[in-house]
Amino acid sequence: MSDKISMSVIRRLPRYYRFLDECDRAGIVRISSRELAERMGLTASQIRQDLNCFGGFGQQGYGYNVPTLRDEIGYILGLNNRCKCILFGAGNLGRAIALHMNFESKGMTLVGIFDSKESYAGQMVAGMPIRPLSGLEDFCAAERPEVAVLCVPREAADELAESFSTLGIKGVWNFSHSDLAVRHPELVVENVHLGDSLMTLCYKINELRRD
Amino acid sequence: MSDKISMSVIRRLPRYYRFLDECDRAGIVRISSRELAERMGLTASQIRQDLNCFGGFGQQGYGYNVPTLRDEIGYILGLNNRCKCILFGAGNLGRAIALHMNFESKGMTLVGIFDSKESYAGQMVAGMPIRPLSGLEDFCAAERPEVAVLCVPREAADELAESFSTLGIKGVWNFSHSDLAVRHPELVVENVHLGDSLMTLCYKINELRRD
DNA sequence: GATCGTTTGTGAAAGTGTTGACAAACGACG
DNA sequence: CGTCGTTTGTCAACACTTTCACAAACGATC
Repeated sequence: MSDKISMSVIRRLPRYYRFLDECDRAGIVRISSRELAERMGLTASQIRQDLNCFGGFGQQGYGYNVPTLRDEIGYILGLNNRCKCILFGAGNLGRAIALHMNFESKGMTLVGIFDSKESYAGQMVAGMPIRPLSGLEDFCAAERPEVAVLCVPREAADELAESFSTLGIKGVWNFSHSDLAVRHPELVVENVHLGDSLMTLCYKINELRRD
Repeated sequence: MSDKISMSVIRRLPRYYRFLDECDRAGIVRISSRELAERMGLTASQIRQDLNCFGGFGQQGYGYNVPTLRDEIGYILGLNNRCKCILFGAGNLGRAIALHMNFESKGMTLVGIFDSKESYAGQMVAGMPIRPLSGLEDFCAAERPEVAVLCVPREAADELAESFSTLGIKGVWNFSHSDLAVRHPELVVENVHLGDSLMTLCYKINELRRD
């Protein structure tokens, strides 16, 4: 097992986790790779190959135990560990993420919200006050968050990123248009480029029209 | 050229587009694959390979003309065509998307916002009234939107998707936890699974700790 | 407790995607 | 007008991912 797991496999794990959790809530205790593949629109082979990167969770002639497998995948993803995040940018998107996203169920805990706009300071979002950037250093020294959620414009993102190594921030959930990973190879960056995603959809739709 | 372009290539196009646009705004008129590669953290070879899927936009010994290349990529993506979208779900996320996202610059036009919650009806978001689902059929018959943006819970997403073929909706920008593409192979689906993305980040951070 | 059908784990084959290498094309310069 | 340095377009090599195929393991049934 664990040589070096490829990102393609890792990126499928959350989806497996979701499907298995759904099965569990539907009362299904046992599932075969074939049936899971059918439900998920994958091949059974791929599922077995993926799971075997981490060891044999199944049983021949039987299949996989749904809650056990889900928990194993959750453990692999590290959902049991708690990882503290702070969110930058309390605009529309930032607030929506703070309110909408269930950080706890994804191995994270949102501990603070920051915005450069002075007039936001003190407003409550998701049970937390929006803090001014002036308090950032002290806050990080006390709370020691490891992840930053960036819901700010590109320029602000680039500026903030410069201070991350000093603040002890190692990972970024990046909603900004900045491609942080290029200039900060030391950071773990997960990009959510909504604009890129929408342009991709635009291509797909136009492709449909062409045929 | 145009045999069948792979998704890996298409998914890189929006990023090329962004970088080239940035270069253009910085007044750069000419760029080599080597320099672009350096800026983007890719190999020059990959960039040339990608661009040549669509024909030779460069000139040997010179490089690529920045605004021309950007416009060509924009054209390939179909950003010049206008594609009408309607958004479902005027909760935190839906409103943030409606307000935050520049649909126009991504080849799309947001023409309507719908929510099942009666109390939302009539509220204005992004210069548009939130409409009740009762008016959906008539609205689609008149406006003929092709894309649905789904910012609703899974159950609502599944239910709505059933009516899409009747309503003439061909594509979905899917923020819901539902994996629509499995049950609706006729739909063009672009998923934005924020939860999956956050779990992936969780894995990466924990991987960092392990080393 | 032997047989049958099922299903995993796995090694090898097929298929994709990425990188390397170089000839041909071009601009600049003398 | 020829030479030099640069940079594309492209083909082949390499790396990675997915699928196929089958032996070994297990539960169920008689």
